[in-house]
Amino acid sequence: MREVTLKQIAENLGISITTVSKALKNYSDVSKSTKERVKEEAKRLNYKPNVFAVNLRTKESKTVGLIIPEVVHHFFSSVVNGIIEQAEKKGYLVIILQSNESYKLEKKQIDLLIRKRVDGVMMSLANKSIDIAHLKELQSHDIPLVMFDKISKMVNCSKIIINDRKAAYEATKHLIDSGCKKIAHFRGALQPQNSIDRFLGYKKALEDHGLPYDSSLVYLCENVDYEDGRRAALQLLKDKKDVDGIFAITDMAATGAIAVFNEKGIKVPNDISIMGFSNWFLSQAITPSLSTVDQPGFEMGKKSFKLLYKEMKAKKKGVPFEPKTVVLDTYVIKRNSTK
Amino acid sequence: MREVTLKQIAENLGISITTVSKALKNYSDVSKSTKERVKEEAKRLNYKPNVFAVNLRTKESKTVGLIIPEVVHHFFSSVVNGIIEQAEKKGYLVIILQSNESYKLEKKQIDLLIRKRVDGVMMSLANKSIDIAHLKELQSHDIPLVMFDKISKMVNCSKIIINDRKAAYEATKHLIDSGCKKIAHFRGALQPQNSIDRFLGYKKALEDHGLPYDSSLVYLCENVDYEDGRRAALQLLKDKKDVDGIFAITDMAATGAIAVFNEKGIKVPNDISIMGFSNWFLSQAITPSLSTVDQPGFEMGKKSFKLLYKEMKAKKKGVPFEPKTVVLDTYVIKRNSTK
DNA sequence: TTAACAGGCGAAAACGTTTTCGATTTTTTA
DNA sequence: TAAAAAATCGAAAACGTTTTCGCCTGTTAA
Repeated sequence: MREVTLKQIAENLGISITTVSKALKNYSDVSKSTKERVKEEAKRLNYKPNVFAVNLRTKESKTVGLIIPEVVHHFFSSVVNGIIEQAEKKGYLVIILQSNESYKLEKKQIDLLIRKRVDGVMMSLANKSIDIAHLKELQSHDIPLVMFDKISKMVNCSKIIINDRKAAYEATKHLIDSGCKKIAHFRGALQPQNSIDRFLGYKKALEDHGLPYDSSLVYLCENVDYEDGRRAALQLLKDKKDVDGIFAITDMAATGAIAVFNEKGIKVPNDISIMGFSNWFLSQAITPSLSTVDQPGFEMGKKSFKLLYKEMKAKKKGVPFEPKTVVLDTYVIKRNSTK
Repeated sequence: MREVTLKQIAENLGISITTVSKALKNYSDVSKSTKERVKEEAKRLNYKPNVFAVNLRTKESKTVGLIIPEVVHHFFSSVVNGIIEQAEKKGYLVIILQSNESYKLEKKQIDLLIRKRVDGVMMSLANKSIDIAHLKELQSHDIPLVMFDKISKMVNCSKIIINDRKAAYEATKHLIDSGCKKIAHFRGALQPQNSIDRFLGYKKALEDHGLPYDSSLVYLCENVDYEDGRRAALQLLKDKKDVDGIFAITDMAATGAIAVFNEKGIKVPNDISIMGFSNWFLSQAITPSLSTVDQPGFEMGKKSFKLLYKEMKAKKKGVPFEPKTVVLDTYVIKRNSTK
């Protein structure tokens, strides 16, 4: 059984390949009757265009690339979900690559996507990516780019982000409003803009509400994970700072802290309140359930593709496209780890 | 700036396209000196082969498809991770699609992959997929297929699975060994082989150890999630069956149950022991930490691609390939939710 | 001296589609 | 009835690569 081609259909019907092609695409210079005959025959033979040939001819692959630090992560997999869903609606497929938070790998992945001639790329920057030469390379190949969550201000492209600073401010404010007087912060690594902004939001909230900022109350959680949260909480207990509230940079770190306090018999939120960040659904499963800030991953993915799609369409039509930056809303979710 | 092609290089060097192509691929009928000249020029111009043309000519895309029920799921995203890592090593890209547990969508996704002419497909079946016509369609197009985790016995292809029945048996045995006398089971939906096998393992373990099987101790968790676990636990309390152990089909259902018991002041594991399944890392973050069965997602992904790769290679060479079934090891992880 | 052979190269076909442009036929208009 | 216009079709080029096959030159064997 050979593959069905336009030629096949043309021969069966005694007409030219050209006409068959045009009939299937509803060109106006094909008569109604031949269109019908062609479509019928195509259906009968279960004809499917050879994408390889179409790609070559049209110079587009109807495929987009996605680079994220890691797939196994609730936030990013939510983004992936949003992207895939939206892309599918528009007839695009998504190729997913991981950077594993490494600059070198990220560069390699971009190179791969260029070689594969994807029609567009979406990405969230690796923590260690400070240089952006590889992104310029992408743009020099005229491939539309959308960045989300972890972006670079140095690159002129569309961006989908949240206002980390504001979100952190509100999270901290929630702790203050609920009566906390001495609030610690479990912060993330030093480079990523994300982690800097959340720190700044925390600091600003303290200052705006008459609480002194004390750098010894800021604990570093390099990997922002459960283990880091545990470590920081244990250190905090050892330091005996009489802290009555913690704003942790991620739900995972917050969860580690809660686990430690549960073990030590320290009551959350009566002895100490804890605020997370992201609202991955672990948050409601732990005891006590975790107050947090909702970070709309799915929405971010959807929006990312939508913007990319607009830019790809504009490029195809040859009309200029002005990169946009979209800031998505976040909001505090109050659960049982805060009063 | 135009794209660099073989033609470009050929003209620069005053030789034919044929020779350039052959030089780059180290054909033996090209002299050493021209090979060097060609390679140098290619490097100088930063030549990258046009994959569209290569695809068309070679009839392969160096791309594989992956269909899973949902991305936002710790187990599946681990699998994805394993697959991507392995595929990359062999120079393949991965297109990920979701079935959302729907047969109709699954069928559509497969159709998409056929149209895209991927070189191979890996998939885990949707719960509601009972018919396998769409898989036959795949095979009729001569596209290698590997199934993992949720497979169909009706399809003749390579498979990577765990022994759910044995794993469930051992999980239940662990409860028995730790002193439980009356053990309930939170089971999954009725169709999937997975959920059937785990149920059977549970039942067999009871019987082998002199405990009576009581169908009223089996609670249905259709979606095997946190909410289902909560619901089942509440029902179980209402039923007052004096159960002292639960084997839940997933960690999420187990977590829901633990949350309920925590709220009601029922001590885990002193009043009741709980055993989960999968070992997603929530397990160690909750209080008490959850005993469970490790299900090696990453390993499963790696192995899946490796097998697919073997089959694709065999197909290319025209040698016959005998589908293999690989059963991965699982083991019980003892934590604090069991004695 | 001729025949056989090897090394090095290129012409050309092929993969299957899209699209331009001109040719032919039919219909409409003057 | 002739000219203009519209409707319908197809030849051919193009996309960029891979690979078969034959050609030419020079060397080796008989």
